[in-house]
Amino acid sequence: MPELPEVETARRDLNRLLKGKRIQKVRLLHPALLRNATTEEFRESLEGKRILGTGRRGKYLFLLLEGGAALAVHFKMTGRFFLFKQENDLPRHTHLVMALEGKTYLCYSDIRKFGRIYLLKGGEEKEPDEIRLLGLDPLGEEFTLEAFRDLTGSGKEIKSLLLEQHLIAGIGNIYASEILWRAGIRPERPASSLSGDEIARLFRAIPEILKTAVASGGSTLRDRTYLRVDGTPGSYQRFHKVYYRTGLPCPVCGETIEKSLVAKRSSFFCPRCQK
DNA sequence: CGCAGTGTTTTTGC
DNA sequence: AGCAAAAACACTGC
Repeated sequence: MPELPEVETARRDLNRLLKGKRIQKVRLLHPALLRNATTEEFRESLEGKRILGTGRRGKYLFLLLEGGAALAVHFKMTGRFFLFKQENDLPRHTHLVMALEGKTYLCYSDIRKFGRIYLLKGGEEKEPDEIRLLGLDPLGEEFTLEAFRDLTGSGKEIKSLLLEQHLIAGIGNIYASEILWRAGIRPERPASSLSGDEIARLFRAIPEILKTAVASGGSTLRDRTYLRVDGTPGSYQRFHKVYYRTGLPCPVCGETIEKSLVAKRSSFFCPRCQK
């Protein structure tokens, strides 16, 4: 459940389902998930506290707690939250269980265990570097054409640049391909080679694609690792134009979609629409 | 110092 | 059987 649209969908789902609920008991089954605190400290900070709301920056999801502390979660490749109605017989790969009022259990599962959870104590406490150094959030008001243009001066391949979380926070491999298709730009183009018009098209394509994906609840791929909090799939995969569509026709021009490697990661593009 | 490239976490499914 | 998969950090060498 990794990219911005999936994290934002989880944030909205959890906000609706958890707001005002009190955490009664915490069970951390896989302590390595928690990166910056002891299991004891984590339990003591959470147990008895209400969840006041949720937040998001890039691909980080925040659960805001009564008293000023917060939980920051990064799902990496396969992390996700779901609600469960019983304490036992938890599904495989469940690594954290938070008992809420009303015999509801907020569970975190993560097949590959790449995900990370941080305890943010609030107040004067400094955020971990990986959160503090995040770049512009493409759905935030700080994401302006001027700010975006300032990031695009280097000779790096534009797709790699879109994936750099310390520049722009939230775009991952699926949406980078979709955004570049929408903007009509090849993924391997050096950022510094883009014209003013191309920069402007790319700037507009980023929130357009991401917002549409959020409205569809994110992308659930074949393996169904990403599911919403209630277990239902997202539907933006139906609207993918190039991602994982090698050999299929471009929906606009009919040309065959190609796959290439950019910085060792699969990239999908239309050789006719993207210059 | 920046940048590119490699290796690392781990499990699953094609 | 081998490899690739939504991520991103640590590390090397130039």
